[in-house]
Amino acid sequence: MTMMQGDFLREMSERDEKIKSLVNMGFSEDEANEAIIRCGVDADICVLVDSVSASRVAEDCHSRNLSDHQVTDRCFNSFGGRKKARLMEESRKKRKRYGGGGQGNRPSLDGSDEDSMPLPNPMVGFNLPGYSGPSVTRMLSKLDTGPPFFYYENVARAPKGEWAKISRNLFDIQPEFVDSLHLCAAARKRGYIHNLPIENRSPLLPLPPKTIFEAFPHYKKWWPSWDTRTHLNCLQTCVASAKLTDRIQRALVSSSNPPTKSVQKYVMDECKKWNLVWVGKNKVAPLEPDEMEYILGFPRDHTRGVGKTQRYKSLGNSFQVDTVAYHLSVLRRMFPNGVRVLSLFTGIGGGEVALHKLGIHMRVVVSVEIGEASKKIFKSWWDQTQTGTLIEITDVKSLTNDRVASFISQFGGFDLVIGGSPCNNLAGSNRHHRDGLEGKHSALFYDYVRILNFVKSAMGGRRM
DNA sequence: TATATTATGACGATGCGC
DNA sequence: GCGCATCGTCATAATATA
Repeated sequence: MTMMQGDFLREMSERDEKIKSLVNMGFSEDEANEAIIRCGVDADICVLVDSVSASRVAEDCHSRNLSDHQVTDRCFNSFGGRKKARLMEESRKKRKRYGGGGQGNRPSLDGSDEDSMPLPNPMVGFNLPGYSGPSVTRMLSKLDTGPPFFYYENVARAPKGEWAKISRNLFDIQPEFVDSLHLCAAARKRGYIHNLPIENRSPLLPLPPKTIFEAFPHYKKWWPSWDTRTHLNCLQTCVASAKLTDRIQRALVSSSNPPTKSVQKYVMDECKKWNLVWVGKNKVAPLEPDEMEYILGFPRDHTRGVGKTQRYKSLGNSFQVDTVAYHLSVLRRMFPNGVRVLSLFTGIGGGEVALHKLGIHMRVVVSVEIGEASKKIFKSWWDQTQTGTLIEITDVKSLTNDRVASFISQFGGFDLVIGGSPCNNLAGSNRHHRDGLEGKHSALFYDYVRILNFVKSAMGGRRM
């Protein structure tokens, strides 16, 4: 075999390998091929994913703009349009209830939302950092744009129809679905509804590590070739036990080298389910809290000072900072003197950390958070990094409209109302009470709506 | 020793993409 | 149909703290 033939074969197998990976990620073979042509066969898998996504975003532009025109229409007939949408929704539901046929999962063309709100694939939102090309544009009605600006977040994979409901309560604005996997080393599929401009966004620098190995190069040493993960799954609130590490180690030790297919499958299933990484010979373990902080974009030791369980829980519930910061980055130019923030369900302060990292001064933050551990974490971060005014409120129910009114007159209004309401009753991991938006915890969404609407009406369109 | 905190394992369904 | 991922909850045992 000649040298050239050898190179050729090596290149072919590398190409096949990468195509296979891309196909596994949900791209078509054609898309994978085109990306490799654009970027070269040596390009990192991550770069290839970006390339495919970018070309999809560009192609999507046309069709997406169609639906944006629906939104534009509401500039001229905002109220009537919404009412019509609601009526159509009702009649559609009735059709469904009484067994009428129908195409189902297609977004309708008249601006009304169907029950199902399809998630984009790839889940890249309106655009992502690193793309120079034209992206999605959207036009919001005058009534919907700030001030105040608002930013709402929750899990993308809520039960069917729940995002349509959320959208309906937030001025029918289309959610922006993003999987943070495109920005950092772990997946995080989330929907964001906001009235921020989407042009001229800029990412936080330095860009976060985009693969497991970029984030944790030292784990390469123990990573077996048959574990082909490049990204972690969603960081959740619970982590695997030390006993599981033991069980997996025993299974590996008693198998061959490399392990049998069935052992490999067992190990990989557990690794994916529990988000385990290779920390030693035959040894997998969950991420440490500080590693989760790193992936999620928080400063090191951000959650130090509370118990480990609480750290995992509050981190699992939090924003991915780079993702949120990318969306919020447009505020920097608009508010050179800083922002007044109403922060609902603050948690460990993902939104505030994002603003801080963007260099946006927080003149005021009125923060609502009920968790003792989260409050402690957030307060200690605030005290060591911020100079603005912080007002802490425990229960969102106690933040009555009257109190909001008095804050508005005290501070002259709010520039940003931000928050992700509880996902407990929406999240797929919840076996017991996945009751949707009306569930015990997730129903607090309606307090977000109440308070946002009150702020909007109290500020009455005037600049304050 | 009484109490508080932490660790562990059992517990499926949903909805998508293919 | 099949593979896959999923900001979780509960009861109980083990361990830490006073």
